[in-house]
Amino acid sequence: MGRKRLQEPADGRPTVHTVAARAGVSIASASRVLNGIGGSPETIRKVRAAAAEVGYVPNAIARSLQSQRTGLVALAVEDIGNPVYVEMMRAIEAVVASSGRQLLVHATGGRIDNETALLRRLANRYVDGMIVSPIRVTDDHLTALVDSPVPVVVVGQLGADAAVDNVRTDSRHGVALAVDHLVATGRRRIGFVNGPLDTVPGTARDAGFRAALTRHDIRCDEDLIEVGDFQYAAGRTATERLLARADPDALVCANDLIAVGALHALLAAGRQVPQDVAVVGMDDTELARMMFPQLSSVSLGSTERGRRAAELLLQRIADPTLPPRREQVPPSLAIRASSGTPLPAPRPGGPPTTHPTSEGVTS
Amino acid sequence: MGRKRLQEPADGRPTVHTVAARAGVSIASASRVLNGIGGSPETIRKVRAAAAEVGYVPNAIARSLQSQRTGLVALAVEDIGNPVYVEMMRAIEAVVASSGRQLLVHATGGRIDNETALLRRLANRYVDGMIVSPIRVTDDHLTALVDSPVPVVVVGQLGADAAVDNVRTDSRHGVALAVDHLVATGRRRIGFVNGPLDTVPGTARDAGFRAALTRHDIRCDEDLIEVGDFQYAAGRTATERLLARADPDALVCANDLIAVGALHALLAAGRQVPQDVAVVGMDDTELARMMFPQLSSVSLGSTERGRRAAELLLQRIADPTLPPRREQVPPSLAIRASSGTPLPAPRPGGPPTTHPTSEGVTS
DNA sequence: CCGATAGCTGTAAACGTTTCCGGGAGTCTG
DNA sequence: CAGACTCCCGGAAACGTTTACAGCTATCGG
Repeated sequence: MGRKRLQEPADGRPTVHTVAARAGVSIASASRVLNGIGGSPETIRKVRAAAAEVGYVPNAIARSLQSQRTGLVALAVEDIGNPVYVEMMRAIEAVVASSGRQLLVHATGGRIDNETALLRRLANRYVDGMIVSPIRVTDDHLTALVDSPVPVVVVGQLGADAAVDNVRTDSRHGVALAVDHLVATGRRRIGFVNGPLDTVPGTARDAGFRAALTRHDIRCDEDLIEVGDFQYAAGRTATERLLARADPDALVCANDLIAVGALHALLAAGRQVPQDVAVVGMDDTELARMMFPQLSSVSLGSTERGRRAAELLLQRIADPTLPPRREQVPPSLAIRASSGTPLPAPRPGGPPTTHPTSEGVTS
Repeated sequence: MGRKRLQEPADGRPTVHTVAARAGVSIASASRVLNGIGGSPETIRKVRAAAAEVGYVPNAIARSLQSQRTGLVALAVEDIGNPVYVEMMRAIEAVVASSGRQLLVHATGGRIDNETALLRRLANRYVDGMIVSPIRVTDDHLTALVDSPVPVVVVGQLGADAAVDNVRTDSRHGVALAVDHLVATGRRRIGFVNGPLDTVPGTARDAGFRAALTRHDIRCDEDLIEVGDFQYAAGRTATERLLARADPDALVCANDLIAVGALHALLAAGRQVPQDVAVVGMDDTELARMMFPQLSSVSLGSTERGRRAAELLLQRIADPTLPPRREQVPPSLAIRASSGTPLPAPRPGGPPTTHPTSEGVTS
């Protein structure tokens, strides 16, 4: 009889059937050999040869359907251009890789439909689990997170009652650290360049800023508060608007990208940093150390949060019955040249200098 | 009689069987209703109700096995902390999203085994196609790319004979643009801070630099050439080493991260930029505009390359029989404050100013 | 009133893999 | 030499979906 090509898929790609037929064994034997379990030397030889001849490569989708796992983990963040997420991603990747899985990243661009769409898509078994760091959280969103078919860990603030693993920091406290430091170094006209107020971090930081001023008996001047989005360009233009109507001696910025924009606007306007205006950023990313002068910045422990989130996720994948857990990473302040305290320059890669606040918000 | 739970998977998650049983219809009808094709009003009502009650969510893996597609596309790059890849990713994402697919990103960290492992894993049907931008290319790598089960587009230089869709630029020409510009503005002691020479871009840029100097009858002083990797920190330390033994009046840097490191090292060493030393980066990322002074930079068209790569990929997914294609995007030079030519400041987001070279390498 | 047609429905076969299970052959032990 | 044990093999069932096909009912036209 002629060649048997009955098992050959239309697509032309060899399957385990192809290999088995060519080697003259059953698909069970072929599969076993290809997975390195069992098989007589002769069978192994034949199957290996057949597989090599036809260029067999296993179909991971079919394998996953059978094994109920993909070996992939996803991270969904709003903006991958923000170095804070890059740092978080690096930490997560390290943990995830140690479990033999691979990390995939998806940038949602902050479009909330995009994020829920991703959840509904990826989470439906394309990945073994996912870490999500949403900046806006709707109820719809929340339910999508809670009854995701696949384990989910959220990085960021979340309603107290949400039954999802959650790693957070206290960014209100973080802003307080910045304000305390600036007040302690003699600044009084402290401005604030924030991100959108309809985001979770935006509202938290706004509240933190106002609370901190109040605690120092400083009146909150609305002219000193400006809002953009969490990007460099917005930080720059927002600062330009602020400078056009007010004269701050310090600026707190809701993240490092904004702080870089502010720095740029200040220098372009002829203000000296830190002599005329001190600047403190937030997230303490590599970007803060890349600036000249180097930026003081409030660390929200993104590396640590990423690491913990990944660990939580792996634990939950291993045992989905665990109760929801919540972890909190305390913020700390790294003081550098941009806020003018004449400290001996800290080692570039070293641990940030922390600065305790009087308010016991957290930790 | 009692409840029928035979079809219920051990995992407890409802399948289409569960829904069908509960609605009292066949799985075919259930599937049809859930996909919105056909079904009597009564059936539709029952199935919808049953699905809602049990919280049915389809298993995407099983669906993909059947449909032979996942609706996912992957991008693999070396270092996602490099803004050039972020810009490329944004361009790709825009195109990919327009085809109703989602983009996933994987950072290989430059470990070549990691990249081939990814290929062998993801490419085995987890994604409908992938875009890879490798900085090191081995033969092993190449064969993995060529006979990937899934369409692959490579961004970057590749052997001339490789049968893979390929979008490239001419970074030798790009370096030439930088050198020409610096020479034209009176610089003669031009230094070069490069990435590793065992990478494709590293060698290309090295060759381009030497060729450009030769063309201008400038002797190539090895003391003015320094190598690190493609990161900020390495750029800074490499520049420090260079400054310790030589006295350049200009620096060409192999990418913007290195250029920022160089800028920092120069300022820390008390050199004025651009008065004492002119600096030109490469990739023309947002980072270049974020610096103060703003960095001149050679654009290698990363956005354009990303867009084209995505288009090639989509075309190939639609028709896998297409012959391998190759596209080339010409470099151009954006002149800003760091190289000292007193130009009227170009609009921040506007098109970069191009500077033609006499050498007809490309375009 | 009858045949054709349209619309639903259910059965079953795919998609490509892993794995349970039973059978057969060979080896060792008592 | 019989029985137990080990090893290898192949058939078949799973994983959860979509879909080709055929059968059924109801409607419509003549």
